[in-house]
Amino acid sequence: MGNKKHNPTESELEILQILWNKGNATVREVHEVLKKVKDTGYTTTLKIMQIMTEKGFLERNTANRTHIYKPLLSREKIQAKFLDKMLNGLFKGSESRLIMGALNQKELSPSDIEDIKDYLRQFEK
Amino acid sequence: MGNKKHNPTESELEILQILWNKGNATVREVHEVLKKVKDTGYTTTLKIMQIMTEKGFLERNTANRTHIYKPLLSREKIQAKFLDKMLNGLFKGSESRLIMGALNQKELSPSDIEDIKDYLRQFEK
DNA sequence: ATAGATGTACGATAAAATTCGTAGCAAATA
DNA sequence: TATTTGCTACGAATTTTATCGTACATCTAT
Repeated sequence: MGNKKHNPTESELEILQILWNKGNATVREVHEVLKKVKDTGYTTTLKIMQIMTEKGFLERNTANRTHIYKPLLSREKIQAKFLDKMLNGLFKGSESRLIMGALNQKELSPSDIEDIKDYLRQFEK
Repeated sequence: MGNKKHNPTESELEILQILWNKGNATVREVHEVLKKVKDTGYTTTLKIMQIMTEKGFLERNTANRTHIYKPLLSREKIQAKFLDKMLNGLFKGSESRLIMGALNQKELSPSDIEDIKDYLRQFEK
């Protein structure tokens, strides 16, 4: 079973994110979310999800007429891969800049800030 | 001048990174760096850089036989785009997890940590 | 001058990704 | 039961990326 290879494409990533949020879903459900943000046809979404299944990115239950898909790639693994790419490519050698960029983009709650400060302490020794 | 559209692909991003580091460079110079990490031919690199120029990602000086390329996309803009994608997609609603992931991947110097802590203070209260 | 290196241009091909129409079936409903 | 609706399968066309070979021009030594 040759999988292993490629990472998800942009379109596949969008679908994965929907599936991660829902846990599992039908093509229709995914497509309903997707089309709000992207002008695309139902069969396109279907096809991509079928291909993702072939690639081993998704698994589906075909017991019923309406198939139910669920992600086989974990959000955490993919997150880590992206993070790695950013740190070793785009942000190479400036982790703190990445972090500050992230801090800047979103409003952090006080508890987020506390979490991060706690977390930082472990690096201080 | 139809540009505006697509973002750089993976391969294009690799080339951009080299150009960002060098400021500007010839195809040969880019290719020398690239081939250390990727098995690819000279004319492939050439072609991609030519296409990037068409797309408006690069600019080149053709005054001399050996053209000199320089990036038109700023590293910062692209960084911001990626960051945005991560925060609004992959890491949606968990900025602090992204930050912790980043903290975890690389060893931070004490001064990095101080910088971040200073930076955090502005968000308090 | 001739040969070899080094450059760009360009076309062709291959390999992915994306998109969608249409067929055929099953289920719901009028 | 007949019709409409909702699914999947599949094939095909398109578009985008990635690779390279080859032609041709220009340098650089011999």
